[in-house]
Amino acid sequence: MLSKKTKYAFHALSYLAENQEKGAVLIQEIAFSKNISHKFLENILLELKKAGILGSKKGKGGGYYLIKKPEEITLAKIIRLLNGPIAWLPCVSLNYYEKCSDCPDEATCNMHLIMCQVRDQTLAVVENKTLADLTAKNTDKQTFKY
Amino acid sequence: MLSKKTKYAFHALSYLAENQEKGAVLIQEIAFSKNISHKFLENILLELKKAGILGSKKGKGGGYYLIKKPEEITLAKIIRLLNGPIAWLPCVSLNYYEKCSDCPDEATCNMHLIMCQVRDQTLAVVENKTLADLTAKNTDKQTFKY
DNA sequence: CATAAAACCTACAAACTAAATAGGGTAATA
DNA sequence: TATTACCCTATTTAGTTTGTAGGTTTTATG
Repeated sequence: MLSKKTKYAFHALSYLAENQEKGAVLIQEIAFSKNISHKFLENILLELKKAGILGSKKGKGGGYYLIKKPEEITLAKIIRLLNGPIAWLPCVSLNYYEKCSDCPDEATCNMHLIMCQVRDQTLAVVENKTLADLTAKNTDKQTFKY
Repeated sequence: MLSKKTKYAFHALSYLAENQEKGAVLIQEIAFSKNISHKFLENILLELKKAGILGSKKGKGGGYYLIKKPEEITLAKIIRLLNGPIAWLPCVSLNYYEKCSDCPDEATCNMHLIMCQVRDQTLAVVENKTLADLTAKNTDKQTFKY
């Protein structure tokens, strides 16, 4: 299941995508609008900034804003950043790889093979869906990739 | 990520599948062979029994055994039982459905739609893979469904 | 320059979940 | 009838997620 943090990130990013013309938007405004704890959201936006997805401006009139087009921000990137690995096993993760302690040989491990398939099927969706797909008002605008 | 409980379940089931000719197998034997805490494994096997996957025999010479063919036990069933929902959002879960608190309307929610796709892609793998695929010694025996 | 407003940073507390342990109860069988 | 091993409940331990607190730095502006 996706964590609250991840869901909050999607909500916040959607808000920023839908209000790009405003320029910098206050944490406060997003938090109130999406019903998220101000301080908790602060941490999330900071992470998104460090990951190069958001920009920020300090001081009066400051706030956060997108520094990429919504079409360039994949769901996979957000999920990996805030939710952690997409794969079901560490030995199958592309971004958080770790050797499985209980598996002697990945090459011949049947579980490994199957979990690779699960990972690839999942990625086929989330690597090809972007923030733009989340904010599209009509299903017509959705880009079905498969 | 799959929980330890889930991985233990797969290990135990594999052991039982590979030792079907033995009849009832001691918890102790599985725990030792797969390096799992005896008591923890006891709980897991009990859950699998209640779910109709395992049978048991009490008293001397007792133990656990499969009551279905390995080909009839899907990975999806085991994962749902021990790991919980396969879906990434409660509003998209087939077996653990719950309305999302922050979503006003599933029918028009873009996230809902995308998460359905993720779920279906995942299920396409784990509903069609069984315990038999886990214990197959050669990759030749694997049944590739896509 | 002074001030207010806002992001930034560090640390911690509370709540929840997963993992493991303990100890006994109950049923079957040699 | 004693032994063996499943069955059940509760508790502890550890780890993660979620949320809170307070201070620091930057910047626009009067």
